[in-house]
Amino acid sequence: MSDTKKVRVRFAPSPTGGLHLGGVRTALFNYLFARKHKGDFVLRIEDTDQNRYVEGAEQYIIDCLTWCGLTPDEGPHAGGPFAPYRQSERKENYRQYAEQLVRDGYAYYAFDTPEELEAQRQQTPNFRYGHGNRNFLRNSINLSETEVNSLLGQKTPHVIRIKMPADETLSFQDLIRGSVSFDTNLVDDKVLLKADGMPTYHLAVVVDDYLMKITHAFRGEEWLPSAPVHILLWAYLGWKKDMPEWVHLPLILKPDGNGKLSKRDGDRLGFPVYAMNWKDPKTGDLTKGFREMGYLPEAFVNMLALLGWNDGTEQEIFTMDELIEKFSIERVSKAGAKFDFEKAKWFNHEYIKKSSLSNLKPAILTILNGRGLSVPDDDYFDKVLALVQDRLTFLQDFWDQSSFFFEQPKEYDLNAVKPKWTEDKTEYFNVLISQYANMKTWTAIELETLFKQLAEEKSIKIGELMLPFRIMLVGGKFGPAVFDIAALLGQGETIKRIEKALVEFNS
RNA sequence: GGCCCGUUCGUCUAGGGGUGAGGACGUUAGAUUUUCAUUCUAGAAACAGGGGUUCGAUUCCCCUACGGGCUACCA
Repeated sequence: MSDTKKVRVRFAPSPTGGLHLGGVRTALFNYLFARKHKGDFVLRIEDTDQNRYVEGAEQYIIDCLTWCGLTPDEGPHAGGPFAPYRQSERKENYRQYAEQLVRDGYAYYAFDTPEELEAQRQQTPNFRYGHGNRNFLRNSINLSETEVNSLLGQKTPHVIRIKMPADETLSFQDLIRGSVSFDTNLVDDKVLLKADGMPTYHLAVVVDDYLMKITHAFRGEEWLPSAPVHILLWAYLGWKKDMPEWVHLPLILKPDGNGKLSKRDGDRLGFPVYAMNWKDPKTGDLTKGFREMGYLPEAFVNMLALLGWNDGTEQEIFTMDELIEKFSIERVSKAGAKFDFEKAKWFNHEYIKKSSLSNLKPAILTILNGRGLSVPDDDYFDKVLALVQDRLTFLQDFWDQSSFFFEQPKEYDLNAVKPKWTEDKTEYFNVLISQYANMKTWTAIELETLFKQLAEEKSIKIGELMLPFRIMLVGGKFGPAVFDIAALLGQGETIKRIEKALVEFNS
């Protein structure tokens, strides 16, 4: 790569379903790298497989990127100088390059049907379409020119395959892995252009990376084995000097056991794998996403960035700007990382704790509305949120932590009260009600002072009164400081709850 | 099976020829919170194995083991 070239990177997902953690991380690394080097971040939709195309997946991908703050500079939604950005709309481009390769002797027509090839695979243990057997199969290397022309003339279904050279060692530099080598004898003659005229990934990625002037090609490690095909293509098409730097990212693995993290693991282990909720348009199945689970996008992005990358210090919480400033490919690790949901939760908790109310409110109100709970967006709501903010791991936890601020407890943890409940305590609370009723100002400090004075007068241990009081107001053994709760609840409501609970406790 | 990539606490990782192998999550214990969470303190916890190279290897090299990926007219 020449140093003067403007950095251009692309995120190139297939619109086949929900956007996976690993996909978002690939997009993130692309984005960070582009921003750091003042380059362009391109979204390209790789929809060359018509069988796997899923309606709505493209828009979903764009929505996910937007939620994460990874907005592409160019793409099907935004346009750009290299439009179109959907490979299906670039179909006409690819055939000419495939034909060029055939003319130059780097590729050939193959007329074998999928059934024939399947039969070959059954017969031959390690069947590989390549230099060892391409001379015995139905293709333009083997067949005479007139035969080929006649087959082509009759529009016989065919593909175009790359002709892998024999006995060569192909080496290339990967920015994460260093030098990687392959024996060309062991790589098959991959299909470049399918019978339907669509390119395979192999052709499309090379052609489009070239046409779109991509300088750094980030992708998952699962692509490493097909890299030799792509490198050869860059050379065969005469574009070698424009070939991007390769960056094969480590995979994100299952937390338990082995293998790549998949949607199923999330269902099985109870955590999201997709960035946002994804509803399969065919089956109607809904797969949970991080957003709907109550993740803050900043936390999600930070967590993803640290999965396979660090800045070499002990810092773990980064703003997007810091990530952009500090990101470097050299510090991406080589090995795959098992996804740890506990750590992912920790990131979110940290972000919620340090978030401003205004950042939290809209998302929480949306969640509450979604559950059919109407909570007014007012000063009272702000105060409740401020009181419970530190206790939320997910935005979703808000209602569990604060419902008692909005409605009376439906149930009381009587087991925590009854064993130690006595006549004098009923009396204590009756007196407390009258004293609280006479208070002119209603603050946590005054409430507490009065509460303790009375306890002393009645010679009851304060500890034996605090818990029942809490349960009167909250229903259970949890929540913020009890006098803060009472203060916020207000005079009338607090007294009402004591009265109501007293009935329950004594029944 | 073949090929490629990888391997530091349970997990994410730092480090790097001579270190008490550091941090974070989780976990354990304690303090605070007269609840719970937060917070604080302390603890347990790792260089896959074997050969080299070297005065000295967790660090460099080789082998083995293990893990992962790929092996489609899917990406």
